[in-house]
Amino acid sequence: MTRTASPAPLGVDDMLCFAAYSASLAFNRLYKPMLERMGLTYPQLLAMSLLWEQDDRTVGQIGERLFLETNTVTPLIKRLEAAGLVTRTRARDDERVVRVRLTDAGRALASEAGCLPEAVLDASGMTPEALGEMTRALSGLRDRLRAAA
Amino acid sequence: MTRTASPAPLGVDDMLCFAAYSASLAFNRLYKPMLERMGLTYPQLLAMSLLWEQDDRTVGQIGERLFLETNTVTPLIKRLEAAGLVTRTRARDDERVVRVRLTDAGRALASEAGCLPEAVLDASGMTPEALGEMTRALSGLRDRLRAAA
DNA sequence: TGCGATTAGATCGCGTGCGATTATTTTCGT
DNA sequence: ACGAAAATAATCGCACGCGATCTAATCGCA
Repeated sequence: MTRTASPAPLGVDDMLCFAAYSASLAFNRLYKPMLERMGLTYPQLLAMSLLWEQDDRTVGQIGERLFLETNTVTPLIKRLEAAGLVTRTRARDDERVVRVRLTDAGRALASEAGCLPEAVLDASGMTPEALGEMTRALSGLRDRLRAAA
Repeated sequence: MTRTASPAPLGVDDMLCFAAYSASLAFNRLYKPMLERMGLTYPQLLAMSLLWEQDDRTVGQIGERLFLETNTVTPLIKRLEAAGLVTRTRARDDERVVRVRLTDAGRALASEAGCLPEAVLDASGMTPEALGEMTRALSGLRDRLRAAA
C-alpha cells in the first residue's frame, strides 16, 4: 500500500469533472451534423433556445442564464446578428442595455431544433424519465459548485 | 395548448446537454484558484493526471484517453513542455511518434492536486459514493453518445 | 524492391470562454 | 445639482476544441 501525506490525485476516469467535461464534448459531437444544417454552433443554439423560450432579452440576461460572461456573449450575439437570426438594439430607456430580438428567420429555425432531443433519446438509450432525472441531478450539482466558487 | 408539427424545442434548463455543459464550466470555475496556483489550465491538468497515472505516453494516446484530437493535444503538450513539466521526444523506433514524459517538476506537481477532489467533495455536499455513482452514470452516457455519433 | 496507402503529428483558421481593461450610461449620496 | 460609484457592453489577449489540410515516416503488397 502507498503512504500518502497528501491524498493521491485521482485517475481521470474517477474524476466527476472529467465525466462532465467529456460528456459535454460528446454532446457537441453528436449535435454537430444537425447544428451544421442549422448553421449554428452549440453555444449559439443555447442562445437561440433562450430566445425561443422568450424573445427580447438583454445581453446580460442571456449571459446570466447560460452562465457566461458578457465578453463571451457579445461576439456570439453579433455573429447571430450577422447570420440574420437576431437584431441588436440599444434600449431607449437605458442606453447601456442592448436588447436582442429574433428575426423571422430566427423564429423559423426553432422548427428544426426538435431533432436534437430525439437524437439524445436515441443515442443515450435512456428513458425520458431517466434523462430528466440526470438533468436535475447535474443541474443541482452545477448550482452547488457555483455557490461554493 | 400549442399545436406542434415538429416537437417543440426544449427549454435550456430541460436539456441534459446544457446541464453537462454548464456543470463543466462550473467545475472550471471551482478549480480556477487551485489551478492558478499550480500554473495549469484545466485541460492541462487532465493531461498531467494521465501522466501521473502512468508516465511516458504518446500524443495520440493522450488524445484518445481525453477524447481530444491531436490538433488540440499537440499545442497543449508544447505548453506543458515550455513550462518545464514534461519532455517531448521522437521515438527512436518510430519517428512519427512523440513520447511525452514527466520531468521532476512535473512529477512533483502531483502532490498539489489532492486538493481538487476535496474541493469537489466539499462544494457538492455529496457523499463519495454518490459522486462515484454520478461519475459512472455520466461516463456511461458519454460512451453511448460517442458510440452513436 | 518500390510505390501507393496508412498512420502520427503538426499547422492554420474560426468560434468560444474568460481575465483584465475600457467606454458609456445611470444611479446615488450629499 | 454634481461628482463618485455602480452597472452594462464592448475590446483585447490567451488557451482551448475541432474541421481541414499538410508533412513525414511506416506499412503493405504486388
